[in-house]
Amino acid sequence: MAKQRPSARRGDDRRRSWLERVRPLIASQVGDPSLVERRYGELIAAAARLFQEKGFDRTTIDDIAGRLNISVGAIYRYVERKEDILLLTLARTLWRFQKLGPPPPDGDPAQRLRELIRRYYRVIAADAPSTLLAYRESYVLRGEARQLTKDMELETNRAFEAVLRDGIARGAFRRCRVEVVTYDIVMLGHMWALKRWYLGRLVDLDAYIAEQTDFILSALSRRRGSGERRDRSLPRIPRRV
Amino acid sequence: MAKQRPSARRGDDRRRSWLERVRPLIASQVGDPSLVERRYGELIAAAARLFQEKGFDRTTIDDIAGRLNISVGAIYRYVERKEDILLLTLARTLWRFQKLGPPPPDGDPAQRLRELIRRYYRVIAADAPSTLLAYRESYVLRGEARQLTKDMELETNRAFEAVLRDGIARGAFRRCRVEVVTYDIVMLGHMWALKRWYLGRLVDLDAYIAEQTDFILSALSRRRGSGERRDRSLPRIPRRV
Amino acid sequence: MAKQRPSARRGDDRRRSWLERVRPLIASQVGDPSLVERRYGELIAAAARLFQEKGFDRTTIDDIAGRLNISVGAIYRYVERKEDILLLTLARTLWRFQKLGPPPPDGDPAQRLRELIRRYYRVIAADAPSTLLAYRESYVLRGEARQLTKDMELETNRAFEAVLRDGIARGAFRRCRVEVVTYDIVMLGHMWALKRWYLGRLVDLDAYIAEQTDFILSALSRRRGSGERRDRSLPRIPRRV
Amino acid sequence: MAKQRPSARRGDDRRRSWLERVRPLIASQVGDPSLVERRYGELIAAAARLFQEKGFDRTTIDDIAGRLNISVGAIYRYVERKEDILLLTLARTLWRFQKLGPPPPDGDPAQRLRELIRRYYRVIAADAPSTLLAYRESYVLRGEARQLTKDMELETNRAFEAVLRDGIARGAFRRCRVEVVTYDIVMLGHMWALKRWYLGRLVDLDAYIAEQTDFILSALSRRRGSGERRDRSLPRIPRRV
DNA sequence: AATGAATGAGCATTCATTCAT
DNA sequence: GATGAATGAATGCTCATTCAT
Repeated sequence: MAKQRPSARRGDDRRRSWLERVRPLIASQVGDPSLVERRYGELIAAAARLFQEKGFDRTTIDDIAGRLNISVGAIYRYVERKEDILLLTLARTLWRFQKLGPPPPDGDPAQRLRELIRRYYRVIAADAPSTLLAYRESYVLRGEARQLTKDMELETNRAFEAVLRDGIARGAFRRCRVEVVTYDIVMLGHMWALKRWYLGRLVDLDAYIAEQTDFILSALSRRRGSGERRDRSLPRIPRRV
Repeated sequence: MAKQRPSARRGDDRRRSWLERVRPLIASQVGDPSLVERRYGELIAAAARLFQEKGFDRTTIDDIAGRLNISVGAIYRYVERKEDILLLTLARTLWRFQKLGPPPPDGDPAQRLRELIRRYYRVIAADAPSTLLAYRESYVLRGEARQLTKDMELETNRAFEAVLRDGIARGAFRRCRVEVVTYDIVMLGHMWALKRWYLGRLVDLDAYIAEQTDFILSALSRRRGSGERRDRSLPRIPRRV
Repeated sequence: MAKQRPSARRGDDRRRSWLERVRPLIASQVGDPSLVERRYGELIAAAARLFQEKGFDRTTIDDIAGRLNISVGAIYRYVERKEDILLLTLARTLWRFQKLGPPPPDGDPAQRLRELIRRYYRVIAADAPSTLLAYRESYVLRGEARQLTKDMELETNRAFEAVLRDGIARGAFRRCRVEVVTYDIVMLGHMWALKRWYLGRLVDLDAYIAEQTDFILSALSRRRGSGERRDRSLPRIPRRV
Repeated sequence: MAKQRPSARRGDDRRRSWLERVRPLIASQVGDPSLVERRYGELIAAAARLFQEKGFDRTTIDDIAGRLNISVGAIYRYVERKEDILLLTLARTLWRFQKLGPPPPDGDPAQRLRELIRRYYRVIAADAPSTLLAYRESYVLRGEARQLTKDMELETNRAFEAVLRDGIARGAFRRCRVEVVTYDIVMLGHMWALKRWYLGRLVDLDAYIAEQTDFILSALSRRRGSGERRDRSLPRIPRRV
């Protein structure tokens, strides 16, 4: 017990904390936590696919129950309403990014960013339909559930933010508004999922990652001469109130 | 035919061609084209708002009829099914980008791109909810209707493509896969609509445009030394089948 | 037009005012008032029977629709929820008492009371199951609807109150707490409906009315000697706060 | 057997006989009678409250189990169906009147009746919601269960019948149809529960009892002259077939 | 004896679409 | 052309009851 491997332990912590984030928002009537976790997994597997194919509103509880060979009543012992299943699905999707693994080893900021982008984009590509689903159906969620998805997205962004700030501090990247550029990088990852109907005909994933990595690193490169706006003092950029 | 006023003609062409694109997909029972056009406009105005607020599936025909002070039966004389109204709405949204106005004046490619970005991003910001709607509800459309929205989006991209290709040809921009970078630029515009819940708290539109313009132009700048990958021969990048 | 008979007019007023009492509580989607009135009548006829037989909660909308040879959707164009049908039913039942006709002619208070009792009890007996229904299912209604049924019941009681007060003022009846005795009379009428499973085996309606009339008039008679409590000053009877 | 303390014995008899009346109608799977009796008591306590608040049909077995901190399965070991719990509840309510205590001491019939009324009305007032419940939900019971509640109500009435008959025989009360007048007295007691929403605002319980006692005794008083209908021969009153 | 997860028929309500007027 | 009442299949959710543990 005393000598658990840190990585295994962290993995465990992470899985647990995913449930911990979601469960308080979903009133389950079933007590046994391991059963609940199993059922959640089954629900996600079945529902994610259906939601992707037909959309949330066009997927019925009967569809989900049928695919799981379970009764509708059984589903409602684990969730209170249909939206809860969507929350489960989206939370699991967003959580994948927490599994990007140990942060890239120290070293050249550009290399660290490259690696982070590669991992992040690969996670997206591994399940593009889920990313699409998140864009399409997030609006269905309200209140705390909606907030949770937003929070989880922003938390994921933090890894990029850290690398960017470090790179800027070390003079490897040009100065920029880090929050915006962070989202640029994230967005260009999501783009693979959002526009795959077009991009997929042009390039494969590796080429896409290479292209976007070039684009991003080039955008961050410090330029000679007038490249970087001299007069720009970040703090003075007007914030919108 | 020869002496129509250019401006009137262009405006007319454009409006007509929007209808021309959409009408063959929508079986209206009403003959009078100007009446149809008027009703389409009313439908779009009412439905767009409702779809944005509640989503397509959660908006009823009664909602739309009620907002228009028209009968449900009347609506069904102009469209065949509910999805047609969505098509109308999305087509109108996508059409806004055709109105970017006269192409930027010849000159420095960077200046032309700057100007194009500025206009494009402003159009998005002028009606962010519609962009959001397009991302959320496009999947509802099937067949030709879905294809039309894709085509219209790609057509809009052409203006960026042209400027990029010109800039590369003239050595102002680094070499890159133009279709991808085009979509990057477009995507970072959509991002203002998609992530405004976050970005809107950080920057205002002008700052956003400035930041992204810097980002994009920096990404396109030719760099000293190894910045541009020497060994890269674009045509050899494997296409995905 | 100018010379409508008063009675006919009053009858008309009354029917209208019944609708006027109920309609503001029921959001109907149908405009045509005469159609609404007709449908309300049909709904009441079908639902009252079903509610009496099986109870409100055990009667389904399908039952009602089936009995009316109407679609469920049609019902929901006239009412917003199932409870509305119950309100309709109870309101109609309570309204029957407004039709007791012109108040008994002036004369001996005992005679007027006798006549009022006779009429009131006959109305109950004419549709005992509805009275039973009111006792059983009123609790289902909430808010304004519940209040309306209470108000209508109390309004009916007023006729008895007036006769009692008049009789007491004229020395024909002993002094008593009029509101309580009023409800006694009303209650002994309801009793015919509530306990008919027992009473119906013992007496017929006329005998019942005769018996109860004797009971009530005897109870109200002024007695010699100690019959009427001398020391009792009505105003001093403690009111419950 | 001979030397049990009277009080203990009576209490025991009564409790036992209540169970004896109900148990044959309820198939319990549990053998131990004292356990069954305890569970019945718990069920009644929990269910009565819930039935009063939400009605029988709107109270779920889960509600009851939850309130008792017992499993639904456990409940179904003591009763066969949900209706059994209602029977239990109503039987207990009706049984309260068996506990009116030793019959009023011999003496003046009016005094005995006064005392009986006082006790009976107090029992009702002590748990008015249960009386309301009986009126509302009795119809749910069918067959023997329904009959049992009717029988128990009529048995309670017997005490009043006896006093009335005695009073009439001794010339203290006027002649009347005893069964009807008995129910009048009972009904005016129930009225406190049924119309408390109105009466409770006018009088307190003691005033109510005083008022009704006056009303009833006055109704039973023999009057001078034509007060009592001479020509009336009770046996000839037509019975309803 | 007790538990509580599972079942699945049942129900209120919605809403796209039709069609008689 | 326009109206709006009617249709009825569809759907989310409930809950009495069962039964394996």
